[in-house]
Amino acid sequence: MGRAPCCDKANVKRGPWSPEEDDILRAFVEAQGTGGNWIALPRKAGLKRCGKSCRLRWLNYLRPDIKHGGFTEDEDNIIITLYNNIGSRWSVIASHLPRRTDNDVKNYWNTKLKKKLSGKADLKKGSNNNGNATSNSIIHLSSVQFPGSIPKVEDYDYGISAGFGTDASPVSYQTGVSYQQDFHSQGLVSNPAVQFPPPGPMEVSEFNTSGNTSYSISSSQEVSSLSAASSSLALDNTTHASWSSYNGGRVQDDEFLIDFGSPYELLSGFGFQEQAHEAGLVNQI
DNA sequence: AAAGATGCCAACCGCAATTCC
DNA sequence: GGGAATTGCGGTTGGCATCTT
Repeated sequence: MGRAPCCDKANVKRGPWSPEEDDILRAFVEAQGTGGNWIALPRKAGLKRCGKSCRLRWLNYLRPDIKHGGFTEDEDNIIITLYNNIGSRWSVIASHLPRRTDNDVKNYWNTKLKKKLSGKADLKKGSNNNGNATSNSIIHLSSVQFPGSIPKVEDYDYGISAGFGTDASPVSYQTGVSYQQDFHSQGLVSNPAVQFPPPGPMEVSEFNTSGNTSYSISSSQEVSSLSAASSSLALDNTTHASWSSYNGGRVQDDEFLIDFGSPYELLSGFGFQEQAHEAGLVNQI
């Protein structure tokens, strides 16, 4: 037997709220507060609504400090970065956007941002966040079948190294290897000056897969706050990759296409291959 | 002008977490 | 400690508005 419903559905009104109901709820909450009990509130206020419905209406619509619509570019960037880092934790994401509700952020993501991002995936050439083409942003890859599951990664001491395996071999990753943000069609770009994440303890917040064609790796020094550096690498539909980083109030996004040309260059493209060789991991790749 | 498709968003649903007794 | 009640959250849906054919 399941749990009892929160209210008698036969005797409560459902569907859109009328202005009169809004007035009653607003007046009651402003005068008396919720009393810490939403379930009892509609009865006290004289509303024929479920307590959950009242709570939702207040939190998402009637609260006086709510801003609807008109998301700014900065808000877009924050949502995208956080989504890449922590996934669909809308309440957490909304907490970084003053006066926004989780429902609003969720709706905005589902109706606008998701499409905006998938539109970018159709780009024929990579570009940086200024919209300029980046000549070294094509990554060659072929004969690679992404595995259906990736082991959960918890904590690392220094950076991460990750690769995408063939159908027959597992994804490999290891600790203690810094990697470079530079990528190049011809292989590893030797640029020790450009390393990300920066040296130092890092917490890997997410390492997840959605289906078997979309992967992301995120690392962050302080997952629940934007006060520190965070970054994420995402592969979308195996043809589009994006690198998103946030550091000191500045969001930077890079994106590029994957060209299925020759095997495993994705690794070298991210500066992984040589280090994997050195670490004796090449067979796993 | 009408019909169908698509976009948008408020609201609902069900489950997990938390609090209360 | 355990069960019930309540809250919080994310996924999904329903219906209206707008766009396209």
